[in-house]
Amino acid sequence: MRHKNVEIVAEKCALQEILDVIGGKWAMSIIYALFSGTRRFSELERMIPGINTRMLVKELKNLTQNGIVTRKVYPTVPPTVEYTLTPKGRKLEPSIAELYKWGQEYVK
Amino acid sequence: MRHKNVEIVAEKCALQEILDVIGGKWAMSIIYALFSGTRRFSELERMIPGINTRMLVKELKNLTQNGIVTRKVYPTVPPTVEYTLTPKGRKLEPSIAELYKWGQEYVK
DNA sequence: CAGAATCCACCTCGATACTG
DNA sequence: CAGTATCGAGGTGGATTCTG
Repeated sequence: MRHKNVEIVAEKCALQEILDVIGGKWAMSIIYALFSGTRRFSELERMIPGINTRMLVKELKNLTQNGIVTRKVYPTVPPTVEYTLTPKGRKLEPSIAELYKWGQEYVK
Repeated sequence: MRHKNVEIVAEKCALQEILDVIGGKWAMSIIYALFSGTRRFSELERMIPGINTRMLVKELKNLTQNGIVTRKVYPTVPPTVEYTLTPKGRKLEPSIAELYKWGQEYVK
């Protein structure tokens, strides 16, 4: 099973972005929550116990900049903002669902 | 596509361990490298450009403690140490392979 | 060869208070 | 409702040097 020639793995650009997207403490929770459909800011806040406003804002901004979610603002009073996964974001579903399964199988 | 009832997602224990395992800057590279089979410390160091000794040691220790890799020491001079994925570690293969594919598809 | 030991510059995250 | 602003503690990762 050992190879004599050691191939170089992990070209950094791809890895960098993957960790940018799912490496944050709350990122996977948010993406996971959005798998079930479009959500408002306050809905996400309630779906993810333990997160606080600052973290949710920050992570959503990051995910938006990375093209994972879109942010739609309705000019109502009080304001309404909805977050939805982009196609790029939805393509994360299989991997993240698998990771969740893994985590549940091996939780101590 | 909107649900009236907001389900709670992301029970924290599972997520916590997933991020513990793959959230580190070099963790995925190491696991990915070990998909191809057992590797020595120095092999891993060469397979993963940009990593340094301290980080490789630290991450391997973490992965060992999390039951992802096993560490086998041969009492030779100079020392030989081999790292291998456990069954638990190998079960990460589908998710991580998917993530890699995703990263390569969406790299800017 | 396979680490251990230091030192340090960030950076991340949490809590809290405030606003259009 | 959906954020912004501020503060501080702790953690993370990088460079480098040393050792059995």
